[in-house]
Amino acid sequence: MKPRITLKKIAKEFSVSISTVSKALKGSHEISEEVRERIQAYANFYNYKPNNLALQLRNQKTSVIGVIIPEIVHHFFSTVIDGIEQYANQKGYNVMVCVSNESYEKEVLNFSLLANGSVDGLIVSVARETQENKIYKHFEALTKDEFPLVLFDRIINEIECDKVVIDDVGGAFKATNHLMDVGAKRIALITTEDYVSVGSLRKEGYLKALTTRGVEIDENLIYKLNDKNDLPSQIEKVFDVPNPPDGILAVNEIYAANALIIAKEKGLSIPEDIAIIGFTSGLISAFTSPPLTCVEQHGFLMGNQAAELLINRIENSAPLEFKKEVISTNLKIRKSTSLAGLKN
Amino acid sequence: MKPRITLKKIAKEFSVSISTVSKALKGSHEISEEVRERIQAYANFYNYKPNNLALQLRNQKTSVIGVIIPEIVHHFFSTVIDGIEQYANQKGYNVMVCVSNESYEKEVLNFSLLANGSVDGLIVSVARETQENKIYKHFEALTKDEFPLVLFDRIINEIECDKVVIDDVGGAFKATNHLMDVGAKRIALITTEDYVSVGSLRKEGYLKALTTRGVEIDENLIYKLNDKNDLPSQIEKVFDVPNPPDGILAVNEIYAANALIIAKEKGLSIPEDIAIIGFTSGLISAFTSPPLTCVEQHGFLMGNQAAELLINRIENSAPLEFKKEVISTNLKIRKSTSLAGLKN
DNA sequence: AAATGTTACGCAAACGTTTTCGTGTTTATA
DNA sequence: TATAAACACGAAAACGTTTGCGTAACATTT
Repeated sequence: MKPRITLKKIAKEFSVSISTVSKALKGSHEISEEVRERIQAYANFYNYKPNNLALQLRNQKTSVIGVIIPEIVHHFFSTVIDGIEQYANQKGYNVMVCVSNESYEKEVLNFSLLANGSVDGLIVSVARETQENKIYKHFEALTKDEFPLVLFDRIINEIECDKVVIDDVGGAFKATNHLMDVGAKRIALITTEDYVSVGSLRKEGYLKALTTRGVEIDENLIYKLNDKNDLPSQIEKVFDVPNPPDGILAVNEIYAANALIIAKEKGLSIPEDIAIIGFTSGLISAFTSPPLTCVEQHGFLMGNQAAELLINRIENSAPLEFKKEVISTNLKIRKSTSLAGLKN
Repeated sequence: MKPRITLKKIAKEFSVSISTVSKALKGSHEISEEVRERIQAYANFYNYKPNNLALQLRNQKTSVIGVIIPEIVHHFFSTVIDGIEQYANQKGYNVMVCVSNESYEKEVLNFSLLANGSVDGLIVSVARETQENKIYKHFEALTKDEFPLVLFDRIINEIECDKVVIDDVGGAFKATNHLMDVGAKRIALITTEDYVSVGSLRKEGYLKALTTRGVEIDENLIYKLNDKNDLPSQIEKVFDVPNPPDGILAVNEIYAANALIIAKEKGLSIPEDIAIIGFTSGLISAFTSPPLTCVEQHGFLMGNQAAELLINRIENSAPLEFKKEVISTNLKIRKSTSLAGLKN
């Protein structure tokens, strides 16, 4: 790559000082019209653009927001990024995305990479491994220095910073109620291990809905899946029991769609024999047969809010109170729970 | 945010020079053991980390790769990013992702933002609007200075740089042949406008397969969809004709899945009445009913290759020949084209 | 005692930019 | 004609880091 043109080189070319060139290019009236125009023409011809690194160093401001997410091949997270991008761009910021791959080590690495001058602030969704081992030193190092930080979706209660979450409890509550409304008596929950914060919150909503209506909790109806193993074989167990469920709430789209397919393979009709709802953010639910009712998560809005919180914090020198925004969910009702088709 | 600790501040604290501090922290033997250890302890206590911007400016190297894609909420593109990330990280690089949103203007903006010192090289998939208006000045400005650049998927032939593409022609060729193999006589192509490079390449493969087998081309079977309008109503036209097709090749997953659903609504059986194949990268195809046969695109591999080409170019001072890597596709055969179900 | 070597540090340049302040020259005013 | 104002530009610091070179003070060798 050819060396880029700099103020210094232009200055040498015209035998003037660097400051003269800088001022000339900014159209300063301190510089005579003749010199100004000659310098501008020259710079323009050689396509001069100020070096960003130098500017950022001088201004002590990068106008870049760092985002660290567990995965990028994930409809929900990419939707959130989209929301962040949109708000950030409009405010003159750019976005730098790094992936932790659910790994604690890589998360820490990304922290040290981004939080050392490269970005003005950080938006993070915590890696699974970090949630599991509960080591939060890298977060504490940031909050200690009041580094602008926003946590979203997978958050850590112990860390003091701005947060934005979806109403997981409420979403699961609504969904479970809806299943009962369409007649389901035995509702299975297909969820993740408890250390995944959203998983346990959704379980909470599920339990709350049941107890509110006086339905007794059956621990055997709660299935905790492990993403490292084969999903279908884990989900089959939901059906291969003496008294199988007539309703399913799955904490994500993949679980729900797999459950739907397996149920059909087992000869069950949906929603006649069993109604299914999944939390979602993707496109799968609309294309299954029947299409899946789902809890919509509004990732874009979440990204928007996270970016807004972060930029407010970056730009306000006076310390603000830490906010926790809760994004409410809504039920998108499709045929997998349609009332008309109920058997009982 | 509290001001970060710097070499200068540590130097003042110990009444030594900045260089002494720098050397002490690097464990240099030029510095006496006592001073070295005291400085290290102090720096460690205050969690000193060198400022990245300063390092990047000094070293004239950021170890960051910029990626500009048309959309991020898109399974294919996020898979490619994943592939880029994986290779780049392993080589000590980080990835900065920007989205052009299919807009020429935003693409140019991202260029000037990233290619001015912020990154060591750029991996780009061209925005639709840029492909449409064919204004490539921002690309030319880079290649003129031999700035490391890799184009992927949506490429520009006129621009001299490394490229990596899917074998779009071959994929469509295979898919069309497969449709004919399972007995389809009238195969419709659901594609995009011609200016989308992958769209026209896939069309080329489709045409080639037909002519190779001596099937006459029927232009009425080629449907060019516009993403800005309602998809279902555009796709319905495929079926609402006197002599509807018995096979469909769609250039992406969404088109294919919509076609499948609409076909079923029209009372057609799949694959008995009509066989369907889509190009894909996402998860939808596996969850439709019946599941869709598709042309797999290997986005991860594509990202890997793109990153490899770019990093080679960044690290080799001697100019290399421009390479064009072609990633071959393969057909994932599912029930939407199963041979057993053929009517004729 | 003189020459040489070693230790332990500081200086200053370099990366590229912006901006404040200073200054020499010209022009306008009294 | 002296003085003030206007003009056109340069010097230098600042952002934070690294590193080659210079050099005092002390130690070792002949």
